[in-house]
Amino acid sequence: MPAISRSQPPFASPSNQEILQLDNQLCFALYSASLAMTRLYQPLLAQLGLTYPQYLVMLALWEQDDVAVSDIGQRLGLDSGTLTPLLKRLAQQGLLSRERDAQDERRVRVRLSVAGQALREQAAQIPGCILQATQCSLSEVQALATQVRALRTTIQATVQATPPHAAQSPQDFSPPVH
Amino acid sequence: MPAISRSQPPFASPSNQEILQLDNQLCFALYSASLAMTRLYQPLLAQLGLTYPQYLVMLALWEQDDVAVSDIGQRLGLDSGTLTPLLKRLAQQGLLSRERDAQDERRVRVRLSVAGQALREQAAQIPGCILQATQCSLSEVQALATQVRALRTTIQATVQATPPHAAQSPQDFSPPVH
DNA sequence: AACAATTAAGTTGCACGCAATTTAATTTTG
DNA sequence: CAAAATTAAATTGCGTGCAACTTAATTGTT
Repeated sequence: MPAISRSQPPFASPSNQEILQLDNQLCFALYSASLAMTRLYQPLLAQLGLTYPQYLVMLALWEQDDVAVSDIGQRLGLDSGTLTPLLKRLAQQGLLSRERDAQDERRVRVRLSVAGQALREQAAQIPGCILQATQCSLSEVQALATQVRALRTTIQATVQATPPHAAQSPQDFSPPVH
Repeated sequence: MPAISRSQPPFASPSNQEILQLDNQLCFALYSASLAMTRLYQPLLAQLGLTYPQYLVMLALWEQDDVAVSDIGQRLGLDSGTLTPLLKRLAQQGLLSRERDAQDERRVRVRLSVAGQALREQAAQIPGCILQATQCSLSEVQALATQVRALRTTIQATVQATPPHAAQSPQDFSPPVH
């Protein structure tokens, strides 16, 4: 060991102290921002009788109606364990119908009711309210959304490549070798 | 109404179509990115016997030990309804102790056990693994985290200003008048 | 000192997320 | 064509988040 050692390299790498600090974690920034968003939407969505995840499902259906449960799952990144009971609640409220696909009896087709379609008009007010609360311009918000989406895409690729049971060494998130 | 009207202003404002599209929602970007992050952490944390929210609590405690439940709640933005059972599970695993504060019997002081402190060494591996999965440089990740934190702070101010029951007009997220 | 207001945790109930499993239908393969 | 593999939903169980409420302790008012 040299008698004189620099504890910091020229471009300081994070110390052991810093590396686990809560406010240095991108994951926590996303986690707490997402929860804060949910709390922000909550009073607006309560007027429509929707929870936040239900609102996301409705957004997906307003964009493309008459789809299978798995299509919604693909779009939102959720599985049937989450969606089946959620869709049952929306059906109970009369916003949509769930019916087995005649072509493929494994599938359940989800279709908006008239009431479900009509709810779109009221929901159209919401994005403006939310934008106002961010104190940001539309372009700022869109730029941030683009970055966050890109991150999600990258992360999802890694998660797909390392499914829970197929993990030889769960530490290892190095890029897959082809 | 003028005989000739431009449907698009010079800087196009979003159409009714666009405004509710799932992929234009910052909230959904944050929501799905946060869930994807959780799935990314999950196999790493399973080795430590922790869930993702439990990991966040441990991060907070590694930074500042011997705090009240409400201090952790403040730090993470969670309430006692979430934290009390979570902390009981961590206590059951022997990672921390929960004890009434002698000075103020309303408070419960949370203190890491030796095992809880020791777990920090293993956790120190995790941020590196995650960074790798993002395919980003440290500075890119930090820049994004800074933006997302700033957004959360702004949103939280609005949510605080409009608590669920004190809402006169829940639509209205205009800045408070002083 | 006495009483009201506030604060800190805990509890209950409900709605997610998701792993793990089950059931049923379809596709693939020998 | 029949068995095996795959796929789509549903189900079960557990751990969050959080609103609403309860309990107990402290603080503040008069």
